[in-house]
Amino acid sequence: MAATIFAEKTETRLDNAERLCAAHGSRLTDLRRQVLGLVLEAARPVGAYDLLDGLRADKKGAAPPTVYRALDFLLEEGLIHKIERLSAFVGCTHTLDGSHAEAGHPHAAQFLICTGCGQVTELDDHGILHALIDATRQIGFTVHHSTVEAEGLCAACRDAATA
Amino acid sequence: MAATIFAEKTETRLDNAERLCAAHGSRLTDLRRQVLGLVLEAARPVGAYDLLDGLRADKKGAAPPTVYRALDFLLEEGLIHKIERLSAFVGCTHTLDGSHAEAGHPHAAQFLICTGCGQVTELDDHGILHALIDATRQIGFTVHHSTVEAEGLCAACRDAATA
DNA sequence: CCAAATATGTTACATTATAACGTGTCTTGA
DNA sequence: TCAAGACACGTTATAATGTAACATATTTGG
Ligand SMILES: [Zn+2]
Ligand SMILES: [Zn+2]
Ligand SMILES: [Zn+2]
Ligand SMILES: [Zn+2]
Repeated sequence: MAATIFAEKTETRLDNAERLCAAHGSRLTDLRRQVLGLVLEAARPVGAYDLLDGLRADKKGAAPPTVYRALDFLLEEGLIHKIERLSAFVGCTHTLDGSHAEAGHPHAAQFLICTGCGQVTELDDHGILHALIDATRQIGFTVHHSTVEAEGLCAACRDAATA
Repeated sequence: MAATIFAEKTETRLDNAERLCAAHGSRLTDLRRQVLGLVLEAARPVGAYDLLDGLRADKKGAAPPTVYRALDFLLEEGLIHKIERLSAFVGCTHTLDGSHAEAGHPHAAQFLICTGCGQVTELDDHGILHALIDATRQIGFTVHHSTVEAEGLCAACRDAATA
């Protein structure tokens, strides 16, 4: 127990996550809830070992498998995403805020990584997804999962750079 | 010296690569040529440490930085690509076979990873790229580099599965 | 040839991720 | 109620991937 209390907004999203899990028979345990909370509180993608450090504030002897297992669960549930180019994790904007229809399992998304400020924006753009599906279907390839990540500058950082 | 001799087709592609480098003032040294050869001979994406093992057939005491530096060079030249989801590398189909206009620097591409046979296909699909550019421009994000990787089944593996 | 730039060698280490096995906890049906 | 099984978590050890830092060698241009 003694789970850390997060900011109110985070707790609300955690409650949403808990409902989403319950809705299809999986459990957002205290541990998983805490790892998800740590991901959500971070303004930017968080590495597994940063999460481990965060966990250790509560649970002294926590080890890597603890956090990796929680992350695997959260990925399966579509509650977080892994940013491959950063080996780091972000909360899913779609499942946790609005009540997205596709919640409860991993979903296709696209990520914009700003190399200026480090922030990552999640897109759910049908155009990109369809272009990918179209291109692959032409050569008989069936897509099960897609990774789309763009690095560049967000609007704020670009303006700061040209000023 | 004593650089390994590769299959004739590979040597041809290596010669192409050497010309591409020379054309804009960089050098495909023996070491880089050998690493590129090892990548090209592999039917599938190769990890850095597999390449290191390959290198050691010639150069007994080779160490990780040797292969990572060669890989960095080859990536810069657009001669290979890194598949992020596999932490592995493939030769670029476009720059090494036909003489692609964009050769000599990294370029946007998309990769189809077959989870059945492990083979990776490189696409250079304008539709996907444009969909990405369009979606990002709408929110003021400027893309410098993109990673697009799809996992699924190639035509052959899908047919084998349904049979 | 000499100096600068480039490329490689070498040692040590950092970061990310998983295997394997033991322990607790919860459920559920006999 | 209570065993049996499933699930979650703890713990130890190690695998796999990637870099920092500094020394040496090779190439290039003057
Ligand atoms: Zn999402
Ligand atoms: Zn930014
Ligand atoms: Zn390419
Ligand atoms: Zn296949």
